[in-house]
Amino acid sequence: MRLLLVEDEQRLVRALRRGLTGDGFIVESAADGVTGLDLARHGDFDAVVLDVMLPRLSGYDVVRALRSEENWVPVLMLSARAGEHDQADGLDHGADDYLTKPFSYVVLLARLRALLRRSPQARPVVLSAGDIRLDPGTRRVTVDDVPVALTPREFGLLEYLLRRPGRVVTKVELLDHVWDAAAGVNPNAVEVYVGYLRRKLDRPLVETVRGMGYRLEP
Amino acid sequence: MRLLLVEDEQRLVRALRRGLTGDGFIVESAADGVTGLDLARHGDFDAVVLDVMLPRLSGYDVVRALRSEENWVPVLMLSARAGEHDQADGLDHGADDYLTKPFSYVVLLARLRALLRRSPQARPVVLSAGDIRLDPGTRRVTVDDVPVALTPREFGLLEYLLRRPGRVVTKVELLDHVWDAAAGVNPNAVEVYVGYLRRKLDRPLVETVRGMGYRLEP
DNA sequence: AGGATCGCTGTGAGATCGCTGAGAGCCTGT
DNA sequence: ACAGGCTCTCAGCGATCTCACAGCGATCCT
Repeated sequence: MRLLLVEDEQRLVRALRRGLTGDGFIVESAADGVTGLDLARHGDFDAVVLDVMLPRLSGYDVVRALRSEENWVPVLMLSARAGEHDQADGLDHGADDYLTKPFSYVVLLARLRALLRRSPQARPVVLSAGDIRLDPGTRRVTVDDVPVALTPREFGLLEYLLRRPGRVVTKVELLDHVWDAAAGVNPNAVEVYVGYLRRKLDRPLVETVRGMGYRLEP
Repeated sequence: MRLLLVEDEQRLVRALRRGLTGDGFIVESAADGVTGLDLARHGDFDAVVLDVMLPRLSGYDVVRALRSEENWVPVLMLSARAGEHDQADGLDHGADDYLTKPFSYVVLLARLRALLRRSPQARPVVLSAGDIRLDPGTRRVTVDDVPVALTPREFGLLEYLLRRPGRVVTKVELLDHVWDAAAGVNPNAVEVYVGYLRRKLDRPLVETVRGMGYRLEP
């Protein structure tokens, strides 16, 4: 599990990093709010442990910025302020949990686990046309609810077509987006793979537009 | 928002009911664990505030019973026990938050709001697939209730896959979240560890998706 | 009608991918 | 210092996938 630790007190960072790494977490850290926010935005973390009092940008601001960008990564705030309103403020800014320093490592760990339990796994939309269904997340394709095994290239081709239903797609466009554009592949390869797809799907789904390319019936 | 309050101290019940009702909650209450569990099962609540020390059935038992029935209603536990292990225990039994008495009403309210905000779908405390079970709290894994010894890396890999059942997980993603991405590990290491897991679990659980990565059968 | 173009498909060679056994390096505890 | 466990690399193998090629039929144009 990738964890981001935003905290400026270096001794605490070292101690937590040691403990959390030992408990199986990959720990990255930032020592100020701006760097922390930047990392949280692009770092693909499973959770963030965030100090409130930070140089450059406070923990409150970091979590509020994240939430305003629809980033729902679980956030656990840390603070030396024990006041009840500080705690309520932190939570109301969008944090999911709040711990007051000094805290026990065991409690931090248990609270992190509770947060990770609730982490949502939003599924990408399932693409479909007729009775063909393609799920980019599970990488599964079914025809009339019967699973069909596709090779990576076949899958990529079908996915590309499914994302542009009804539109005519040229072979060059397919070579660019499904194949490696730079690889200099013979356009006939597209024809070959359309043939594979037609056979596997067993449906008149991919229509040939002579002289132009292919079109998938919506 | 419908709220269930399970608490045997009647003065506290009255005070909380008054406050929460004023803040827009519909409050039902129960004075012992058995009644509380029964109400939580059938009452369709948005959240449950649950005391630990209750007549007839403890709060720990109530939350564990709910979770074992796949009831993921958000639970906030209250307890007079301030020990760090009490708190960790409560959370690891499946509670989502834990407050120690005496607590501030403002904090309770903020934590309730944070709880209601969080993703509605939680996952069980113990991750499982087929007859494989993995407990992140105790870091133990069983196959058909027989304990299996996993190394830390094997454990991390299995945990990550179990948290994304059915999803295709690429080797790069695994290197990022289970290994330390910065360490520059050869992707073949993932293949090696998948091999170890398959051998130790002795189940066709982790499926290879050629060209993409791996998928764990739910 | 006849030629030219286009797309389809069977064949097969080469490339790619994933799995595995062996073993080196490292750390930990004795 | 030594043994044992863990992590990871490496190289070889087998299976699968990709793609070029060439022949054929369909379609289009004049």
